[in-house]
Amino acid sequence: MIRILLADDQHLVREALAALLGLEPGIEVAGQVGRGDEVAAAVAATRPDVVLLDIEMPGGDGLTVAAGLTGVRVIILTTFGRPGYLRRAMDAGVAGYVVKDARAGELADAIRRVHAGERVFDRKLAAASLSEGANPLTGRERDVLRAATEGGTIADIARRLYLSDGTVRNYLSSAIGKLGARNRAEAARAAEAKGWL
Amino acid sequence: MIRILLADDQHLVREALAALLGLEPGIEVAGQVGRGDEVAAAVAATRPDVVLLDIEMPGGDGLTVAAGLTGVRVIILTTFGRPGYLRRAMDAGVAGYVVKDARAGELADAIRRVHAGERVFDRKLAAASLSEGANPLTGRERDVLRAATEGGTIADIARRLYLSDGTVRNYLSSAIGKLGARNRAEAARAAEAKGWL
DNA sequence: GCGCGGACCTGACGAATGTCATGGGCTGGG
DNA sequence: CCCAGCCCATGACATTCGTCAGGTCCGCGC
Repeated sequence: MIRILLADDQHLVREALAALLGLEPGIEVAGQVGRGDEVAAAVAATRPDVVLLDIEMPGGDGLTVAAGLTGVRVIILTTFGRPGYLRRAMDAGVAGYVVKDARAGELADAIRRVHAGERVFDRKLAAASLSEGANPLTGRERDVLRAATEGGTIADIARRLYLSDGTVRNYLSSAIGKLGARNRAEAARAAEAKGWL
Repeated sequence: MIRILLADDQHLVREALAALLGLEPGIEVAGQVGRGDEVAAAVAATRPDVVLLDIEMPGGDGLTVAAGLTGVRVIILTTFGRPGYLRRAMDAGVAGYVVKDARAGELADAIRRVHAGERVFDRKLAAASLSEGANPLTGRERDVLRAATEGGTIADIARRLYLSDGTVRNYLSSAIGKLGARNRAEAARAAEAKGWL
């Protein structure tokens, strides 16, 4: 019996996945949590074989949580097929990455293979990740761009990050250039789409 | 037996929901589709009692699809708890609105009540919808803001909508004012968060 | 220890954006 | 019929943005 811990912030989706996996022979759902910061405790309490982690959750995103887990095999299960996320997931040492529009059989298959010691990554994403190369943004450019998506003015961003206006303008300009965009809105969208945010 | 048609673009979520609802006594999943433009045909083919519609799908969003359906009772089942969506859903004549982080029991309950002729709407959203009032944006302001989220310049938006630059600037300015924002990025975010887009 | 790249800053300049005043046409309600 | 509200437009204006050219620190690898 493979014991699963489910982490997803949407209650209904979580229960639905539990119902789905419950139908699979040899797989058993040992626990469920709805927040990133509850995962570690739940792992300690239920000792699952495999953790299914969503990325976007309150209380810490799945990629960060995954990096902190030891002694369990982790599969990222998310809506977002962003190449950058896959890369970050691999860096975090996860054993699998499945997108939410995979078929039910694929998920079960991934769980069994991961439990058997294999690593399982979405094919399309893996290809996209290779063809696109690494994130071209520097750390600071990422910070500024992230703050820019919030919608504030340059002065707001500067205050939030304790930088001067001119510096913020420069980082934005550089990020815009690297991403082939024409303004920050476009740059932010492009970076987000690739999971570089 | 209440017969359900499921419409959701994420395969895994769809199958998971089907598994979940399959466990409920008196409820049966009669069919599944993954695109908005396949719903009408599937309704004709499977004659369900209740349709569960996601909002964001390829091939036409759930709210538009719902407005075109007759002879079935529709429940919107979505991630997005945006007051404006609820209002539009009611205008489209749907019988229920459930968010994806409801409990499994709530969904089954909503299905049974809707099938019995009641209308079931998420309480929190209904309250938010009342307290926030109606969408203050005019049709054109919405169009322009929507185009602005794409990230282009004013000239781009003007070309896409066959308007003059000045007109676009005016609509944006007016939308920014109505939404209490300080630039279009902020305005776009605000409008999107409320489902006014 | 020298070079390199990243973080941080300044100042200046043109282009894009947001605001305002103003006006015309069109539609639906009183 | 007249008014209110939306749609579309013009032009002028101040502000904000995006770009560019510089410059100072610091850590790292060779």
